[in-house]
Amino acid sequence: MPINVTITDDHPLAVAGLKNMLFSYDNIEVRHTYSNGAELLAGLKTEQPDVLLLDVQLPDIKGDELAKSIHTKYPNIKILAITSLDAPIHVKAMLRNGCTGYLLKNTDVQTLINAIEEVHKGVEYIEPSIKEQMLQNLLHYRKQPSTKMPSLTRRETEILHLIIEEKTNQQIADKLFLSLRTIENHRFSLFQKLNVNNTVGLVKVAIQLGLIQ
Amino acid sequence: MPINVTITDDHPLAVAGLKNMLFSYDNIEVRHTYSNGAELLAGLKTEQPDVLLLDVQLPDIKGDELAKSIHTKYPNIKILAITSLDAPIHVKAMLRNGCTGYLLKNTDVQTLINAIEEVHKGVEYIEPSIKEQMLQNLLHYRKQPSTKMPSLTRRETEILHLIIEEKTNQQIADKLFLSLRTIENHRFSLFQKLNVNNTVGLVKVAIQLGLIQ
DNA sequence: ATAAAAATGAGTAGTTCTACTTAATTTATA
DNA sequence: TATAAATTAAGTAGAACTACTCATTTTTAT
Repeated sequence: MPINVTITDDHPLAVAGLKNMLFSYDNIEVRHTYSNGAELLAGLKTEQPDVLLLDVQLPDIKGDELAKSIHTKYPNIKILAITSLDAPIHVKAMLRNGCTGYLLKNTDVQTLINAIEEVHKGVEYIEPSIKEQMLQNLLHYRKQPSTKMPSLTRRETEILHLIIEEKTNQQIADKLFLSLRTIENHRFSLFQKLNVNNTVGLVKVAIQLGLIQ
Repeated sequence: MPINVTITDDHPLAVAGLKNMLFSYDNIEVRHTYSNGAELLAGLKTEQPDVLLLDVQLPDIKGDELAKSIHTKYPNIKILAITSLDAPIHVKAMLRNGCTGYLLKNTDVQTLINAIEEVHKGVEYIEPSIKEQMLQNLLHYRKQPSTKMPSLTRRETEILHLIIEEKTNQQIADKLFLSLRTIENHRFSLFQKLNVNNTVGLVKVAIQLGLIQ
């Protein structure tokens, strides 16, 4: 029995391309194609595929929301996200929302077939080039060139660490045996040095500095 | 001319182990060993190695600080961090501070030799098992089991996004044409649902949800 | 030894956030 | 079409943060 596949993509060319790539493989059968989220949801009511090739950027419903609701309603459908987006945030968001795989649109036939088969078996499949890029991002990503990132003093670094531990200024002051005003001042100069205007910005810079996560 | 290597580790056993592993290789020569940061810094004043095997956890100076100051003072020394810590945060912190490689202490001889030679050439070397684990963490890390992660409503998700864009409640209210109090209430229920007690916690959860970074 | 940088902290004052409770109105969903 | 869930929003009040400026004391580096 071939793997029953449904394709959902708002670009007719992409649908045609995918369908064509899969046409000559007997063990994969593309039974339905849809061009937006609403159509897909309607179609799923009558027939559910084994594997759903789902474009992350559909016109009506956001990819992650769609994946989530499908995964909730039809947990047996394996969702293979297929997209031109390669940013880690999207990969993460899709995986969290029930996708089993993540492919790029410009993938080759063999990778596509392979991914469908793996995902059908329930094995996570993420395109290797995406994995490699995520790792590079993770290791080397910086908001600004490192030369522009102002260096923090020991105390500032220490206080920044405590801030991202969700401690209040008062708690930090108590812990370091310093005045509340001192901490407030350090926090303020952190804002200035790092060019942010509230603690949220501070946490985000801390991520980039590798202090967190 | 063999690669001149210096080892710094506070565990005599670790030093002995590393030295022993490298002993039979003619193209690597361990000339000095130190057991803490101060000793190392003193020793570097008289002789600088090609490659420094640096334990991340020394008793006196934190690994990242030490790496940074050595990399600044002696940019020609290639630093190979060697540690039992495998958390991504440490890998990132060390790389940012001038390390060229990252190895685990329980590494095998061939990997160690290989890493030293690569790093000596200026090529970044990160133990493959660490890379794989970082990727898994990146993709699947959750503070709590996913079943326990409460699902946010559409509005809550939207407001969380705006919060991590460093917007104040008032700015969010203006943007969504809602009352300030409404935003405050949503923010508060985000705290409760996500079990945090301030905005910093919110940003950190947002990271885990894949909304940021 | 001395200049520069870092650390400490007060003054002043406004803004923003946090911690709940209660409740009316929509919107989804069984 | 009930019932639940979501959205909206007010009340009350206190805690925490933000935005500066200025000044003293330590450290650090030359």
